[in-house]
Amino acid sequence: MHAVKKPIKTMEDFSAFVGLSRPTVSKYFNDPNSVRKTTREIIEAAVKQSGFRPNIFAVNLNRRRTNILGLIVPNSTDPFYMALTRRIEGIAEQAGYLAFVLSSDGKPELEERALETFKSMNIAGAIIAPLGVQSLHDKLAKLGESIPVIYVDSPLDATSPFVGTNNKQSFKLIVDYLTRSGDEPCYFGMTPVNSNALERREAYREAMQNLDLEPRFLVPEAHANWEFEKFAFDATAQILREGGFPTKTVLCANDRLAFGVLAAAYQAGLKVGRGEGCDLRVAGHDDQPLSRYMCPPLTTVAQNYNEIGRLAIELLFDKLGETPDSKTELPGNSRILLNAEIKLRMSA
Amino acid sequence: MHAVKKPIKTMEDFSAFVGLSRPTVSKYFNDPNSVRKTTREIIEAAVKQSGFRPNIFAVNLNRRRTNILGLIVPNSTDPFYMALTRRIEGIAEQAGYLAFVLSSDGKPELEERALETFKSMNIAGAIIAPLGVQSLHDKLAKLGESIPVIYVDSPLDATSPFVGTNNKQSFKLIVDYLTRSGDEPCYFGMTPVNSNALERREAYREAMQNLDLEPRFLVPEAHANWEFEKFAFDATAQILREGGFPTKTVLCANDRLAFGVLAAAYQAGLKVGRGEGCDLRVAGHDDQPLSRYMCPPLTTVAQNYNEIGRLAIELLFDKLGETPDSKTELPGNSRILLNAEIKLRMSA
DNA sequence: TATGAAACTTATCGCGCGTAAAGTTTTTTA
DNA sequence: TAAAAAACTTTACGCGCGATAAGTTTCATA
Repeated sequence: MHAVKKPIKTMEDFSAFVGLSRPTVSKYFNDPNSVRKTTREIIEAAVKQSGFRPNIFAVNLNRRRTNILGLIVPNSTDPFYMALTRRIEGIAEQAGYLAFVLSSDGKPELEERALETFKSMNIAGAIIAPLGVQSLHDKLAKLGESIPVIYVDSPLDATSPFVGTNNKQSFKLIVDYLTRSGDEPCYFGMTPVNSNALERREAYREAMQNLDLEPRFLVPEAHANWEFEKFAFDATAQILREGGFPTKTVLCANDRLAFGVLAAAYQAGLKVGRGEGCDLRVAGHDDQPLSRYMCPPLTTVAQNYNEIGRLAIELLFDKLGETPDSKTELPGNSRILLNAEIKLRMSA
Repeated sequence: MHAVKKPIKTMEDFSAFVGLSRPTVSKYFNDPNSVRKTTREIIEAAVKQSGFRPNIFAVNLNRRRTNILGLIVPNSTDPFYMALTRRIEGIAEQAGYLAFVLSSDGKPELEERALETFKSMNIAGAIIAPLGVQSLHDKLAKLGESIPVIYVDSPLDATSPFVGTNNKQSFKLIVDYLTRSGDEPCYFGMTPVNSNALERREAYREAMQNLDLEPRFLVPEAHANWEFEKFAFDATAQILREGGFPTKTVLCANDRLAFGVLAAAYQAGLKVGRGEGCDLRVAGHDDQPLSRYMCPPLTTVAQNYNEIGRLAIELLFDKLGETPDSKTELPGNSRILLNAEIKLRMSA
């Protein structure tokens, strides 16, 4: 007759297996440094051997604060948001948090539902890229009163904590470059999916006026719509049918629009680039992963999503009272605007 | 003195607010159809008014089966996987489940960690796009013994439930087309990130042999690596330096490779397309959202991710004992191979 | 209107863990 | 080596809800 080792399901089982009391083991899981070094090593060895992990529901049921962070992105198939998400998830996990990602998919109902889901999870804090719909402003603001909320990509309002790109700086950069290296750019705006649409438009206007140039806006009919490529492709096809762009240079509010412009120009037989025989220059904004593989490679401005993610979660931890290892000095206020970097490639 | 309405935090509070007993309210949340119609309407009105949602941790702590589904994708910035994810999330939510998405990001450690996270959540079932690393086969198989697991995109082994594209059919389709409409295609293989790499390669070989043609494989050095565009770009640049492709037609194992090939060909001054003056034809596989906006638009084979997602979760619900409204007949076995649809565009 | 079934109520337990209090052992410090 | 401090153990409670049993009301059907 051989001993049948019973499976370790609960922390009770596990503590018996380790040879320590459950409260001690519990303390370890909440903060490994709260137990003696020798104890810690014993537990860690046992964890490795048994594969035990505390039940996440039980852990979070009776906690002052859960170890769940909420993340809301406006579009789950956009590589920019997903890269940002990945970055944040990684840092959160290292700090012992679990990041729960939900997408509003451009729909206010889904954004609201995500908020409710987070409420039912009693999340410790949230990082949100908001749609910027007026109807949800109140609910988001209310959430921000009960738990720390950091906004990314586009701000909720003028006072809430925010980390994002300095559109004024980035558009000045690209407008200056385009003007210096050729003719002045006209502006292909985003569909009004969030506050960036307006902000970037104004940033372009300001950059042009600084150069004493008249801003030129292309004005395709636009409703909120995340299919940027299709929108830009269709609008460009129409523009080209109706006599073409007002200048030889098109500055797009984001790269995905530029993809659509490039495709439509190609199919119209136009050569895009800054060389001699070229008909059109096209520039974007964001530096999507695929931008460098466009034909021609897209000249754009790179948003630093690694830094946006890092600073957003650092700001969140700061408000949660976590002290990160790195003693990075956070800016005094809670509105961080990062500078963008120009990526000179072949399209403009 | 006016009445201060106390906040509704627990189901106890809520049931008092509604004027019903807690067990009845609990029954409602577990299955709205288990209570009388009038009762249901009363509760629904109260939910709407108060915004109450049961605490997700308490709900899942003491349940036979949680209402959490686990999803593992191998890459969180690939639009194909994210579109699949979105589809599955949507259906899961409608059925009252919460889909928790984790990405293995191409790393076996992360896949294993995701498995452990799911274990600690006691998930009801899982849908997994596996990396196909041998070392994890056992752990995945073991998970499959305790809860229903459906594999998508690439199968775990020959017996586990799987929903994906029929590579033999899809490659026959594209190889036949390419051969018929021009010269025979050589094959640009995927980096060996999962079993699709080998399977697609064999599907190409078989399709070529059916036509009595000699398969031609390009053999760039390849380690597992999800940066398909960069890999293909670099490899193509080298191939072009060394004399070019063996045939005028390149069939890529997936679209993202084709993006890299297109970019490298463009930068080498080659004209891609099926017209008279063209130097090269390029075709892909998958039909990524951006494929139609390439220059030229990419000829490819469309994976039906909507159907893959729908069938995967239907299969999962079936094993969970859920009876979906649609009385769709599921195939007798648990290995579903979907046919792909050819997308004729300008690149080949 | 009677009669059983269906739907409700009340009462109670326990899921697995965090947390606190009080007592005991081990380690540090003087 | 003694005293103080730190780390542990034991005991107990409760988080919010699912689940069940036993009793009560409401409903459907004849």
